[in-house]
Amino acid sequence: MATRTVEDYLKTLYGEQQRAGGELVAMGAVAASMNVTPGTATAMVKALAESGLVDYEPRGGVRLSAKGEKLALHVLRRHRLVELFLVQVLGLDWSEVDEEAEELEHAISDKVLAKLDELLKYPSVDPHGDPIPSSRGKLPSRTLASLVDCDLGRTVRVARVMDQNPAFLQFVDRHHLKPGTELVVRHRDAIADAVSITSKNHPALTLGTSAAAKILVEAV
Amino acid sequence: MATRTVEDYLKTLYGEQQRAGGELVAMGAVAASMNVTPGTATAMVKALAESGLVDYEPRGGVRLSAKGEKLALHVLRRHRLVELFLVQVLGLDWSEVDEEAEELEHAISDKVLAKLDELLKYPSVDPHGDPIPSSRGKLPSRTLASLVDCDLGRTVRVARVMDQNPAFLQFVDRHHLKPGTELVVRHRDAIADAVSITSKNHPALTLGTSAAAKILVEAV
DNA sequence: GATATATCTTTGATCACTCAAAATAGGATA
DNA sequence: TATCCTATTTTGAGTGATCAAAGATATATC
Repeated sequence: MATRTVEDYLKTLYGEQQRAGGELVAMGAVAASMNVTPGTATAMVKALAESGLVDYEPRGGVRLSAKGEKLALHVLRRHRLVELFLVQVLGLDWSEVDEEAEELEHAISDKVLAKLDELLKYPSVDPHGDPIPSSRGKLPSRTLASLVDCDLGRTVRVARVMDQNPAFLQFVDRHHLKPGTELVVRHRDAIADAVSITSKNHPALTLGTSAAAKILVEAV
Repeated sequence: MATRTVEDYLKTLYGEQQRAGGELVAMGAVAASMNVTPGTATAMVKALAESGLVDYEPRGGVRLSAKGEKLALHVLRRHRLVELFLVQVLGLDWSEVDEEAEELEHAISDKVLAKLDELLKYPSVDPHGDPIPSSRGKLPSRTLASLVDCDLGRTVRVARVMDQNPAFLQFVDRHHLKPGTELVVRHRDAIADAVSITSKNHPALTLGTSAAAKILVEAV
């Protein structure tokens, strides 16, 4: 069985790999993301390669093998189902569940996971709109625009928030931008680095581009 | 923060200490209970003593300190609340939850624990009738008789089952002896090493003494 | 092309936990 | 009292994960 640390590396690697868009993930990125020194990352990645979970090219970078990706998706499934459970059943705030799930994702057996899935009625996304991999390791993928690249003046619905930082999530909540909310992007100003939006029942709001880029939306 | 292993030793020590009735717990018992070699047990217990979690007398034995007992009870609380949750909310069978809780007890934060407690309506016992320590570390204690020492011919109610072995728990379930069931001990036969019981709606049943001793009952 | 810089790998060490096997202490037995 | 047996402790070693710091390698800059 994969150790807790191994599961964490694989999950992180999966995330970095998305960000890297098919390219090899640099060791520096792994080290930074795992909060370890570069030497530690190199050592661990070599061990993962030894177990056939990743392909590693010295001084090139690392990429998940099919086997590693499968395991990563399984961890991700546990993480996201747990998050949804914590919000929907236990009533925790969505800003705190990522941290909690970080622990629980390693302690949940397949049996408990299946029961959780059943209790939650086989959901496809977690409270942040992140897709939940199926038990067979398939990740339902939607193509979503963000507030910085969706159409202006058209009503869209928030579908996903790409940042687990509690402060950011609380901000999103406070300004009624949680997944499910409908809104319209009124205009963008490249010079001011800002995006202005409006929605029913709530005051207009202007966000900086980097924050706006984390709010993904779908057509309604 | 106490490591996972430390939590397991403390929990085990708490159990052995009950069994030992106030006496020092022998290192052999610790090793056997933790499934490690005697040398490992000695090394760990010395480390626990170093952290002030136990009092250790070389070649004498070990006992939890106040600090150690408090932590042990906190682990026990997590374990038992999780067990109840798994049975009542997720619908797992009572014979399999001990094993599951063994993992989860180390992954549950105080925040989640409090929510769990609330969801379960502040229960005082787990599915096996084991008392759940309060958040302040108080263990509600009842004095219970067992099927081998309760009154004959009087109706009693099953209150606790003192064995987490899945096969035993399934047996108990199959013969309708779960906590809450009412029954009458008809007679005991020291020579045959047997205890015979009857209950409403179910056939009479005879148990060996060692099995009967694990079923604790209270007056109704 | 030579050098500087950022990134990566290696090396040597440590920590927590574990085992196997040798050494030791105490109580029981003769 | 001397010996034996059993429980316990010690010793030496290994694993998984980590760090600090030294060494190596590309890549960018001049």
